[in-house]
Amino acid sequence: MAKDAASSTAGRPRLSGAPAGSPRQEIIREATALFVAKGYAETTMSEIARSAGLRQSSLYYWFARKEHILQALLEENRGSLALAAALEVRPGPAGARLYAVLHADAMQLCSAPLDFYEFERVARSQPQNFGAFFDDYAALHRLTASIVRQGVEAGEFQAADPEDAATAALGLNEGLQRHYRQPLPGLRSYTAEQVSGLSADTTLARLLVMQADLADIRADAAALTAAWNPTAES
Amino acid sequence: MAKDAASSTAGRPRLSGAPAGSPRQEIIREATALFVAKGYAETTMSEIARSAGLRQSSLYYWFARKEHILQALLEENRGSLALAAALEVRPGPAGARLYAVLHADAMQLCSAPLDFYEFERVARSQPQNFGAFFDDYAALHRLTASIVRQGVEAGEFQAADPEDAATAALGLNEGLQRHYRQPLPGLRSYTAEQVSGLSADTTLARLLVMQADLADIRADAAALTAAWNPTAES
DNA sequence: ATGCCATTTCGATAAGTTATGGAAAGTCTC
DNA sequence: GAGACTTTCCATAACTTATCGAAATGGCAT
Repeated sequence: MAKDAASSTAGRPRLSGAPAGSPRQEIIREATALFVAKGYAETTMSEIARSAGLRQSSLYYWFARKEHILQALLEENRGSLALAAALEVRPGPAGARLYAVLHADAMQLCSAPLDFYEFERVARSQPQNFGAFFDDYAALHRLTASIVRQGVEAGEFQAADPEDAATAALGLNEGLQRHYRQPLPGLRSYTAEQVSGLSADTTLARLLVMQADLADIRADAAALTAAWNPTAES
Repeated sequence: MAKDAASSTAGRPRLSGAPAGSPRQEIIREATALFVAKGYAETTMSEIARSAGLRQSSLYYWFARKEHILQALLEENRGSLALAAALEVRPGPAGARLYAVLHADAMQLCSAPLDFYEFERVARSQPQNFGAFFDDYAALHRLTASIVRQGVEAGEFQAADPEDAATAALGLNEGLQRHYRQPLPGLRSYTAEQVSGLSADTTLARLLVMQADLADIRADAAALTAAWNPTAES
């Protein structure tokens, strides 16, 4: 039951050559590529097996269900939550901190291997395995609302319900990541950076008392993110 | 090849009683109920057949593919586009017109039998059958952007790129309908009316030069919608 | 009446999906 | 070498969408 040896030589050999590295990581790598290309539901276990160099049924030795591959994939992607936690308690204007959090979250949604809604769909069907997904989302929402509240209380933001504002801000991120991932025919298509900027700009423009501050806030947010990023693990 | 008789008596009789009305409509009705309850992907043709009172394979006489049921379902739901077309050319302040369009679109997304993203997913896999879906979306986007442009040119809205603003506004609608449909654990849950208000409020708050006008705009938008609604077919 | 045709349904079945169980084929330890 | 452990394979169950041809009815022309 070890199941994570780097390149163990034990066990029945594969018909098609030995695995390059850790079979588990290899499977996740190949599955991710396929998910990105075709989406989760449209990718079959047979295809993943073929890409990873083993038989379909052998996959079930490493992942008892297809959802478990997605789960493993999700656990490698936790970024914007840590930034939000760091910025929520940081002193200084709320505007730049909120902008940084929203922008980072949107960037992460865009660059994640899977559509947010595909994650959510699977998470909802496997609540016992994906509790962390919902916990993370609730935490991000709480931190976002907290920053909004700080801004309102400081008079920096207009009067607004912090929870509603956070819901709208995150909902906008989610709605717009879709437009980045799957541009609708007939509409302008966006880069991840453009989508993230549009989303954060829109939310801040709605909240700020002094609209003219937006340009400065963008720069400050970039500085905050940059200052935090290099020491991502500490 | 008629295939839409009200309650035709021809053909081999069913094992379980005769159909109540038009078989096609009956199938759509039962399928809709199942889609609402379980989602499109999780509903099988066998279940639809059982609900509609015929065998699984008989379904394929009325709908050659599962997607065609969804397509038929979609064609019965076209509301907010007509309102947008009517309001785009109407004189008067842009704020109330934009609010009315966004609110009506959000309400429609919330009350539609299926999640917007499920529609989109299927539409993307069957572009030849769902061209109307993308056409409608592009039209709604164009009309929304046009109203925004009118507001900007009249000095009623802040300077903003109309296309970006429309993308953000519709993206927010889509992101928030999800929160109505599938409330995330740990977060406040919303009614359709609350979600629609939150979305339209947010977009207008971001665009308006005079924030204080928002309350009046809400009332004016409701009046516009009410004035237009009773004559929905003319 | 009788025969023929269009309409609608059914049963059988193909091809593909996720998932399970047991046998097989190696390495590792003693 | 014997036995245990690990990993892979094959066979197959149960379920999915979709196709095909046969069967069962009503209506229409003769």
